[in-house]
Amino acid sequence: MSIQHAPRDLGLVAVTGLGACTRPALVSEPIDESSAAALAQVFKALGDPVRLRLVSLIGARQGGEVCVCDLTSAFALTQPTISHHLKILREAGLIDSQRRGTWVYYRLVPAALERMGELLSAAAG
Amino acid sequence: MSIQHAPRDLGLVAVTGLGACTRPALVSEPIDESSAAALAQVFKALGDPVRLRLVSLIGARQGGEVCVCDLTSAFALTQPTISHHLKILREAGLIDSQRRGTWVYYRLVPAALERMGELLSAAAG
DNA sequence: GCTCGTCATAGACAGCCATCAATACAGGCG
DNA sequence: CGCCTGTATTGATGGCTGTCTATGACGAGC
Repeated sequence: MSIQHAPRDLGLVAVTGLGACTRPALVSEPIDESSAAALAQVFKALGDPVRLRLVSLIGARQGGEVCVCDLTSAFALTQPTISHHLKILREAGLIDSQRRGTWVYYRLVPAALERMGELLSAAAG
Repeated sequence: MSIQHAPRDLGLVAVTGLGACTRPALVSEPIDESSAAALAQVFKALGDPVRLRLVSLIGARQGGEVCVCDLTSAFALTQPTISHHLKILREAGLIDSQRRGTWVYYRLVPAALERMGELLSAAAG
């Protein structure tokens, strides 16, 4: 996963790890409570303007990697607050991090975003 | 990687695809605060297990319409609580309602779901 | 060793939110 | 009209959450 955080990303991996036909489709049939809770965690992570802008800043960056110092400087918030938001996104499986020397670099997890996107598109269809 | 951490191009990453699509793309360029707030409202609406199950129940229903009484009976929650969640989903533009006689019927707004789905899929690359 | 810079964590606190009970509103039916 | 049923709104409350300050952990370099 990332630096030395405990391996506890249940959100997406648990569900995506299943067979291709058992993915919760949100509207093909009513989802159960545990699936709803797992999916809600990811949407909740996206449900904050700061975190959305963080995702946007990371994804827009050429190379797909941004170090925390650049992210912090893009907001009128303290560094611990940004770190807190990054942790929530990371625990939702939407981003992950890698330390190189002094700096920590974050990047998106495309599979997670793609999966949520497909979920909504399928619900629309 | 340069020796010192220089203020790299934080805002210039954009403007590459000046195609016809002018919607906030989340990743083609960093989104501004107002777009982030608007999008966050929708994701926040989806970021609750009860509301996700409500969307699922409505979308899974044959005909695409569900009356509130059926939704209420699907949860161990009081009717005002369900009504509260429906209001949040409605204000996010994800569902809308129609009164027919005594009952109120809710249905999904596919365009809204599709738009959020495309947003995430595009961000996935 | 020590110090500095970068990032994460802990603790505190204010504001928000999910939930409930009580109440109000709206429509059908006597 | 009055009564009943189905929904929405109000007000209260406990828990969650976004933010801060203070501090700790890690790496680089003197």
